[in-house]
Amino acid sequence: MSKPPATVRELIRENYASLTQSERKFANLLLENYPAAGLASITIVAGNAEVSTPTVARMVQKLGFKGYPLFHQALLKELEAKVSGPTKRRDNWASEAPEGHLLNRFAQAVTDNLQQTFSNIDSAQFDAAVHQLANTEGRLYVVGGRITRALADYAFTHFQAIRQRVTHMTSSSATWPHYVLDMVEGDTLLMFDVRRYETNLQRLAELASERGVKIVLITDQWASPIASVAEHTFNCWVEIPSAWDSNISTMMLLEAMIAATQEESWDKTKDRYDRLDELFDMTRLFRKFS
Amino acid sequence: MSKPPATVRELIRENYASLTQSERKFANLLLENYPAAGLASITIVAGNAEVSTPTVARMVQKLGFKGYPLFHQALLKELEAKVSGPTKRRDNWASEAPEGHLLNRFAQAVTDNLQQTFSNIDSAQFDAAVHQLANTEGRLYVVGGRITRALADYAFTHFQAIRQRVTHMTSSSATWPHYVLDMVEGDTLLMFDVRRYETNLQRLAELASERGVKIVLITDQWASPIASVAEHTFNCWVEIPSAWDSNISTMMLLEAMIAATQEESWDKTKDRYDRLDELFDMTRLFRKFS
DNA sequence: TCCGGCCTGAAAAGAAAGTTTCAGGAATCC
DNA sequence: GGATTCCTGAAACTTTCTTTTCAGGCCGGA
Repeated sequence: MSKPPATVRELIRENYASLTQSERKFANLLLENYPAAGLASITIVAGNAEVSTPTVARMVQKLGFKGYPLFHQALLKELEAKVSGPTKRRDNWASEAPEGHLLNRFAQAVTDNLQQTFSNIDSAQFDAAVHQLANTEGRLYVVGGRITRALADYAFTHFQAIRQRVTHMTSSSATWPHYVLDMVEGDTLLMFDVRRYETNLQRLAELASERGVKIVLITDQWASPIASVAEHTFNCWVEIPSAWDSNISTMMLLEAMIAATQEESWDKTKDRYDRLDELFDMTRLFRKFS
Repeated sequence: MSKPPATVRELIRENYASLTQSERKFANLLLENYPAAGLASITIVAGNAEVSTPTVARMVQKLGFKGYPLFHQALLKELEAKVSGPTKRRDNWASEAPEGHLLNRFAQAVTDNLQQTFSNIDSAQFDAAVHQLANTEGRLYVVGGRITRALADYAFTHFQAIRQRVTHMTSSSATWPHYVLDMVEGDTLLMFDVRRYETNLQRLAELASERGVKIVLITDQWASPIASVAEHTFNCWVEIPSAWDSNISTMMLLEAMIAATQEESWDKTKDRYDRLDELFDMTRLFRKFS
């Protein structure tokens, strides 16, 4: 035997001689418009080729399929394979680590998460959110939950470097009302909320929203309830082999936003950045490396 | 409104908030395995997601399709378009974002960084460092620099959950002498230091080292000078298209360490974790999701 | 021209697929 | 803690698809 797994296309060529006239009519149409012309129901497909359904059914059996549904599935599989095909890189990352080593399992999970997260970002929405974050007319507030507090902190540190009027709302929710008091329309609130979603964050979001503050929400794949009042919501995939959730993709999204914000307003930013550098140098707390 | 022709993926994202729990179960499966998970019959598709057919039918209608068959066709069209489309797009990632969009450049850089970082981890050293971090005989101190403070904070939050005797040394270096005073042999110091390396972090490392404290250092690819006194050093690749350095791979390494630490002492950890959960529940500040 | 074999598609029968209804049950709200 | 709302899937029902049957018709050969 020569060909264990044949494509439908090959099957048709092989059996073309044994096909009748109207069967060929369909076969030709399929080959010309492959595989789209074979993906609908047998009725429709037959209609398009202007033959009857029994004709198609018979032909499909000649090709070796037990029924039209199986033929249909075969076409689908081919199509799928084409799409996911060469992209399916499973490079073994942590090179020398043993197969089942946590490092490798972890690498796999993280890669998947990043990929998922990336493919679920709507770039238009991303751009819009960045535009909002770059708007220095209003003040930018940053806040996170129990775990994401660290991310909020990270965001604050960077945003503070590239724009003015940034406030980090501390994790102690007792102080939040003071901040809310000062919020006005045109301000922006960057929130982090991953499961287990925190009710006081939600209340904060509602209050801010009522005051006309635009909320940019970074949450997990299951979406915090805050999404309902947020202007822009982004979902990050967070599952890893552990009892808690990963924030790598969250961090990635955040960094992407910071980078984009900086790019959007680089003319203004650059100067600010340079001056900041000088200041840090002057304090002699930091040593330049290269 | 803004988007006349949406992909199914976008539709799901837009309507995610209005989906019920089991509808989301299916939605998630579809997003994770897109679009293959939506190409079979409603019965099969529902079975795979372990929900009932009505659930899928309802969801599909929420997305705006008049019936499952239409939804099915929409997915097919997308798949076809992808295959025949403009010269097979670059590695799926930020799927619909334009070629030169920052998101795509960013994704590329991050992937490279992670790959580099991973392949440069010596798994034996990793295991050794983890063992050190899991050692509850001594105290675990965590400290970071100007930017990495957030990472140190993140590390602290997690380590605190899985072991006792953890201290976060605040970023104000004025307070560090007090901590050093209490350090004894057998203690561990987890440090983050990326460029531009900070001299007071280095001095801290030296002092701690003299007192017999084992230092686990997480630094960048150029290595902080602290490496010379550290017991275990790990390098993370940090370059991205921006004026500053990325900490995604740093975060990744950190999370891997936390996960490994937890795994190493899961019997002790588990109980602590559960009790912590209960406590958070009791404060009523958090709401459980599923 | 007539005969016999073979295609072909209309239509019925059969099999899935998809939709709707509805009651039990979980979650939530007061 | 009880009432209420909303979610969920079993099951009946409807629609659509697929297969099979079968009669009409085309074609080549005598």
